[in-house]
Amino acid sequence: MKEFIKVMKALSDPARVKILKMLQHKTMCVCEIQTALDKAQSTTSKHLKILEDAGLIAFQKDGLWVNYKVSDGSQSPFAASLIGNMRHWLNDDPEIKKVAGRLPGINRNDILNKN
Amino acid sequence: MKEFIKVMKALSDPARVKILKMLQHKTMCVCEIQTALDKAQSTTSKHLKILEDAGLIAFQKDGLWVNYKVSDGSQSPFAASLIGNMRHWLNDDPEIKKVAGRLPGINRNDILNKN
DNA sequence: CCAATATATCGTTGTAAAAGGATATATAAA
DNA sequence: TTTATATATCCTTTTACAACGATATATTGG
Repeated sequence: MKEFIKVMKALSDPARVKILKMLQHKTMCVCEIQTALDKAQSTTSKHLKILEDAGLIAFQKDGLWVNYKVSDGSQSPFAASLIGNMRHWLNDDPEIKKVAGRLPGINRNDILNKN
Repeated sequence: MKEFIKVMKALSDPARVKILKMLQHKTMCVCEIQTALDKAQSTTSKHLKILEDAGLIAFQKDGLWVNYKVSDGSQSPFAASLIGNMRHWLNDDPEIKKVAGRLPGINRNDILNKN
């Protein structure tokens, strides 16, 4: 039950739903996700932890960067099923389209150069 | 997005998950659900409203009683999909088995006679 | 070692959500 | 019309969660 609740709670917040949908387009580092969401870095990091804890996403460290991607679903059958559904769900949602539209213009090097 | 979040939030609480699973066994009135959950009547009623609002359950009035049942899913494709998954999810969960085990011994007339 | 930088964690604040008691509503029976 | 009863709503309290700034951690480059 606890595992199931964790997955549902993880997908009960619009920011986290957006993160999962974005990662289904491409692997992203924290600063890219933060830029796309337009939230504070600490907020972004916490959302990522909640999604990872639920078995919905995974990460791989690469030097200073932490690259997040969609999980393979092996940690939780509930997560696996929801991940599958999310691929076709909400593709026409205005909020999702808005954030997805930003993706092509976002990459870690541009974010670097701007500061 | 809002509709999706509503469904996820509705299934983010153990009591509500139990309610949906119970209703997949049989139609129940509020007092039966309340007895099975061992929660206050007002609490039970509020949970039912949240589930109904998400399109996961529906009700039918019959005199003083209000009979709740699983929704046909027509209000929300997200709800429809989750309802389908819930039929095979959590059947082996201890909390679900405990509450499901009580079902045969619960009916509105016994609840009446006990008071 | 020191400086810079990407990310994680901590502490705080405001808001939402869960709980139950008390009350309101609606229907049935007398 | 009065009484009883099943359910919904209101009110209040406690707990959980989202947000952000500040700080800590870890890695890279000088």
